[in-house]
Amino acid sequence: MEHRIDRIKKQLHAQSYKLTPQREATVRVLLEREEDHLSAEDVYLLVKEKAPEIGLATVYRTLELLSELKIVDKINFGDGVSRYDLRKEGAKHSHHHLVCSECGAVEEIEEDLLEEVEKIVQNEWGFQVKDHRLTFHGVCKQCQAVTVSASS
Amino acid sequence: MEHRIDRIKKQLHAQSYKLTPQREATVRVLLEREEDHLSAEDVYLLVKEKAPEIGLATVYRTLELLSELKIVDKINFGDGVSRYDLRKEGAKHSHHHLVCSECGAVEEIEEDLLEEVEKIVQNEWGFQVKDHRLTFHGVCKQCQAVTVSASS
DNA sequence: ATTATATTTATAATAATTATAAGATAAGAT
DNA sequence: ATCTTATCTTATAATTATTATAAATATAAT
Repeated sequence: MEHRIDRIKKQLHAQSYKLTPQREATVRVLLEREEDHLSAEDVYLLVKEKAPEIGLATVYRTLELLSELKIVDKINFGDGVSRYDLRKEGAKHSHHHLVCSECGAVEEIEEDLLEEVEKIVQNEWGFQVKDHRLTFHGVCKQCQAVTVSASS
Repeated sequence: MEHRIDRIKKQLHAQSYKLTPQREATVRVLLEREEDHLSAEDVYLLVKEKAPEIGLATVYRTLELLSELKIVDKINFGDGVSRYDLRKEGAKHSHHHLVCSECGAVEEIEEDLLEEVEKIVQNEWGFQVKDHRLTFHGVCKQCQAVTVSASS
């Protein structure tokens, strides 16, 4: 974890941003909850446990900054809130998501499944792809199992 | 156009919803501006031209309803606003979008490019896909041309 | 240590969306 | 055609998410 904090510190410095304690606390929360998809409010509450004096606006600004630097992706699942998703080190693209409409769980797919599709978009539409957002909505494995056993 | 209004009327009635003049006016706006990706506010302003007494909350409620009935897709390009996108008649999936980060233009891809990817998700992740959201961010044909000529 | 710049805090403002209650209306039943 | 009733709309207010502002503070390089 210290390693990744250090890398992020360098990324900030490269653009002459500072790694303040507030920013560091925010990044630590994101690293600890890497699997989750926290809203700004969620992050704020968790950061407060480490640094109680932090303000919500600071969290927003920090997340915005991390988002500009492509350290996190700002994503949106259609509930009215933005969520923030840490990228894997060196990942070029936002990863894919599976949202279960039964239980609300969100799974991640790290693997890039869009390489072929992107080629088509580049060649047939002449659109130069820089990044993508892909979310599937449906029923997760667990909920399928529940439905089957409930109906039998 | 009358044909599609009629079909939508039937879809509403099937769930015992009424086609009020306000709802009809809203649907007409969506049909007329099928290529666009209007926000609730945009729709409101356009509907007001036909039905000046309509309230913004009614437009929101109507769009929400159309969204439940899968007549429109509520989409989100990461600016703080929800946008509403009419589905083609009988389309099973939300269509794909190309968002240009230079000029902000949004193109649509009607063709479903995700069939293969969905099979992989079903088989390898055991996730039963019902719908998807796919957006590419990048540079559109026009803006690529501009950049090239500007730099030469 | 000093300094210039970036940053945070606290507060207020804005923007998007949703809730509420009272009156109005669509559409099937009479 | 009128009646009836559940569905809708209006007008207004409330909520929620997010961003702006200005004064005070802290960072990191010299």
